[in-house]
Amino acid sequence: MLQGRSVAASLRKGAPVFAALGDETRLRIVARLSSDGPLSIARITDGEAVTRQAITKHLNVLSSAGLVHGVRRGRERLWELKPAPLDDARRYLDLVSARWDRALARLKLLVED
Amino acid sequence: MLQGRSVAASLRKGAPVFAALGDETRLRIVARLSSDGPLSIARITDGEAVTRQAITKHLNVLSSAGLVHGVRRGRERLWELKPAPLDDARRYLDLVSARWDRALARLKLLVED
DNA sequence: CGAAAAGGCAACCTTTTGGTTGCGTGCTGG
DNA sequence: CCAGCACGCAACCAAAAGGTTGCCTTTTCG
Repeated sequence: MLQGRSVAASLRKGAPVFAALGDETRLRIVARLSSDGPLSIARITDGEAVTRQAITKHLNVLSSAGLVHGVRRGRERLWELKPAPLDDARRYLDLVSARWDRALARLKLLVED
Repeated sequence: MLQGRSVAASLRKGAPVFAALGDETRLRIVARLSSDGPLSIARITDGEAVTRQAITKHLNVLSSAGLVHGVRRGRERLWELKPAPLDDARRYLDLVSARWDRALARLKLLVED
């Protein structure tokens, strides 16, 4: 089971992933990539209110968090999701909410004597 | 199935939650609250490197995201997790990674002719 | 070939964020 | 009852984040 060191590891690895997801525009990009597959910067940009350069920055943030990766193809660059870190984030949330559920259960037991 | 409007709603509701989790200190606070139950600000502070006021700010951020809520008890204030938004975040990740898995599957099918 | 499409790079600006220090207030326990 | 603990409020600060504009390079295609 996940205990001790691995929780600490989850924390350091998890924070950048959550931070990357903590922006509406980036969350929307992730959603579009997840439903429409690999997209070029230009295609991601139209549909958004901000500049292409802003989108590029967001993609770089997502990339640094390991959530996404882009590959040059001719004159354009296609970006696609990398699913692994998403799973990590989900696992972290599972871990926390499981522990919280147990804590609640203990508390309930205590209160009910 | 989750489609259209509900995805958009997930995005607007999800971003603040992820943003709140996107900080190592706050993630650590959430972890401690999930394993140790309700804690006072003072108790949260020792074990962390920063000031009590910094911790207070972090708690307010977590509170604004609906992740946590504090209740005054005598001269101290106890903070505890509110599990619901965590579930929302987890559901969002489930949604995205499920869609991504399907997209990958479609792509694979296409490539393998 | 040459215009237009796609994008990289860099400078710059404003707002937010994470943190601090200083001081005031309320509760409590010996 | 009063010393001290736990906390709130406010001002302030440096760095990071989100965004823009301007310009240059590479690639495509009629």
